[in-house]
Amino acid sequence: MTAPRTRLQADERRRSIVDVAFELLGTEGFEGFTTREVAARAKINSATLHHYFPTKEDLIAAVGARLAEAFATEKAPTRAQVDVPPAVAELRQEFADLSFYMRRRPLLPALYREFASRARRDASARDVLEALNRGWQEKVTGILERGRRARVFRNDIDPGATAIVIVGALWGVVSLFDLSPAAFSRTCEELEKLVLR
Amino acid sequence: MTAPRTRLQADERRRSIVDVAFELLGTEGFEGFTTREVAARAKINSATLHHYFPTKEDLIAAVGARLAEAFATEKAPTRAQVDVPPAVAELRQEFADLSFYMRRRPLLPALYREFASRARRDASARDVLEALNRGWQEKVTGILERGRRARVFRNDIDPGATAIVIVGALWGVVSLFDLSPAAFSRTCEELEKLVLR
Amino acid sequence: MTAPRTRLQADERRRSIVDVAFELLGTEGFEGFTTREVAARAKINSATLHHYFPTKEDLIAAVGARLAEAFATEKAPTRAQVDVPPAVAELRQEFADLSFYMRRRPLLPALYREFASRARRDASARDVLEALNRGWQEKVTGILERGRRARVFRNDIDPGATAIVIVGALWGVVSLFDLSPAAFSRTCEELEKLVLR
Amino acid sequence: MTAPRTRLQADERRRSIVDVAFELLGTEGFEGFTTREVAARAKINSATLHHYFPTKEDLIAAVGARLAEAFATEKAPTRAQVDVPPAVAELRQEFADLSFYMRRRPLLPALYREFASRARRDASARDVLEALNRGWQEKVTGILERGRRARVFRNDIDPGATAIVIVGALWGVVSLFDLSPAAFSRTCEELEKLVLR
DNA sequence: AATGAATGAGGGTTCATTCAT
DNA sequence: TATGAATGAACCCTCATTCAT
Repeated sequence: MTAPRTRLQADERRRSIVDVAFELLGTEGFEGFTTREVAARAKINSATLHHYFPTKEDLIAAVGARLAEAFATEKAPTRAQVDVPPAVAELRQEFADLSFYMRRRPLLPALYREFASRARRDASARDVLEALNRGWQEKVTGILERGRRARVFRNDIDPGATAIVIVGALWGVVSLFDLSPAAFSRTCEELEKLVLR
Repeated sequence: MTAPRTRLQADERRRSIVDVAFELLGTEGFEGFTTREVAARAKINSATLHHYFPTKEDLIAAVGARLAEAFATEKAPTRAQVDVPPAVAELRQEFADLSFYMRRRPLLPALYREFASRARRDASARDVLEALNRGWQEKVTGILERGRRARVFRNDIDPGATAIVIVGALWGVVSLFDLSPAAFSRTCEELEKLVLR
Repeated sequence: MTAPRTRLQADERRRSIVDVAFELLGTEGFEGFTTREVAARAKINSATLHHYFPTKEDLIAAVGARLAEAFATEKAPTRAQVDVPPAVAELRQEFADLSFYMRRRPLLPALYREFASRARRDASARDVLEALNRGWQEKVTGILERGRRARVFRNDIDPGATAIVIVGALWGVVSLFDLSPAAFSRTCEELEKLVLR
Repeated sequence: MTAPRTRLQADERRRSIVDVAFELLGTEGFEGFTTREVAARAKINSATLHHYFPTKEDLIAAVGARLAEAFATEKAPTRAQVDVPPAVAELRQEFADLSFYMRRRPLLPALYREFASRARRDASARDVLEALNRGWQEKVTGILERGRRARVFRNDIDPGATAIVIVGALWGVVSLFDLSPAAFSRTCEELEKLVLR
């Protein structure tokens, strides 16, 4: 509207608010997530927050978008895997990412869980969640298809169904159990058996 | 004056309150779970509710206990499975139970999810959840061990780790995807491949 | 109504309730004085309490009566005072009583204070207080008159007005200051000067 | 919607809230002192009150501060006293002030009484009360010392102890008896005898 | 753009009291 | 006599949101 510089400042402000909201929602869940607390932690007036995000729902939607962004950009550091077919490497990277989230970015699974819980009641949360799910599932499906084509994976797997199993298992394990890295590794090895020839 | 004083046996009244709370917490989550609404739906005064459950936490704990009870007693109707080894039948019963919950008793997975979300912040929710998790995992581990001993399942599976995969996968699938019965069946078939020789 | 034995038991029960109420009102004041807490400490049901004292006011009135009784019966142990005229001995006994209440029965001044505070708003508390005040004042007036007649006290004092000063001073000191026994003694000595020739 | 939003300067609003609270606490005591009633009398929403005084304790503390201020600033109109030594005039002013409070500003003694009652249980009330007590006692001690030095008061009085007697007596009289102005005057005359040569 | 003031609608909890047994 | 069940009214406090400046 006004000068581009102002525009940018506004974006920065928005971003910093979402940062705070992201953290708060991840740690406190929807139960303890209040606009007042977000404003307080962002060191702004509560009315200012509503200036940027007219309703609480708007802020939640922004956190959802940020969550998708975070899952898309934050990945476990890629380790060169020698003598391993590309599809297997990709699958292992998938496992490594989950392990990375669990240990280094626990906010991401926590938020995932919160949105999954809310999705039943809130259409916008459902949208966020479905986009994430679909993206993840399609990615794994792709890996499985390529691996099968390259004759690295078993021929009799149904890539779509198996992707659901793998994604579901990864998520279920993260969601339900508090596994040590070693135990998580063992779990991933079992999953690998599902697809390897 | 407004509502005629209904005088019930204490146990009946407690039970009916927990019924209502169970339903409300399952549909609305902790976000929309208020003692006032529970009282209103149970058609009692809000003070009467506090007569039975002095604090909200007490009521939540009672819902948690009821959830454990529900998972223990509500099962998919057992279908006679001809020509199928016992371990496989047990495993399939496990799948059938999940399918049953998804379609007939969606409140149970929903509550599971709510407690899982709260477990990070609330010790008593954590207790409820851990008991459920452990029970489920041990049951599946038992099935896998028996199946391996009976040479129905592969010899190289690690029952503990595989149980985690199966439980995790079942939960993850229920938790993340809104699968049709057919799609869920296909998922279960893939899981079976994991253990069958 | 029924057998005298039952009657007696009922009186005992009433007495034990008042005991508890006396203590609670003295320590918590009217602010924290609830029938529930009285019932709980008396280890009876809250409805039972209302059976004996239909309203909270009734219970408070009973505490007031007990307070008057306590002031009438509980006194500092009398010490033989040699070579001291009777009027002076009586006055000193008055001082000793106050000192006794402060140190051994702090509940009594505390309750006095509570009723004094409530008297402005509650007629029955006012009655309790006025009876106490009048009794105290008249007693001191009597002492002063006897002392003057015996030519032990100054002739120019106005017994009624001086009694008010003495009673007021004793009460004010107890009420406002947290004096040591020694400091209280010094205060009493000053008061004596007011009347001694 | 109901009440037109009156927008005031923060200080004005705070002051008017404390005014109302001062009056209510003085007339109703801590028993009948509710934030809702304060808000209602101040014609503001109950939430607005909490905007200015986050907790009830905060409001009570503000009333305490106001009480101290009132005792410091509100005095009986000074009457020129001819042919009277300064110390005696000061002492009489002290009496006149009390008489003034009793008749014109009964809220002040009432609040004093309330805080005195609460002081036993609440540290912040204790602070308020102790500051008032100390101030009053020191003032009277000063008067007595000056009067003694000026050989207007008896030489054998202990200024500290006598100040306690005088302050105690004044307070006790105000606190316990509902004296007519004439009776109060007589009482003060007796007190004067205590110190005059 | 930013904020302090203001509020309606609740939220969990407590209280004195009533009533049927 | 004694009590558990039940309640209306109230209490302190919080929340998301609006509005004037």
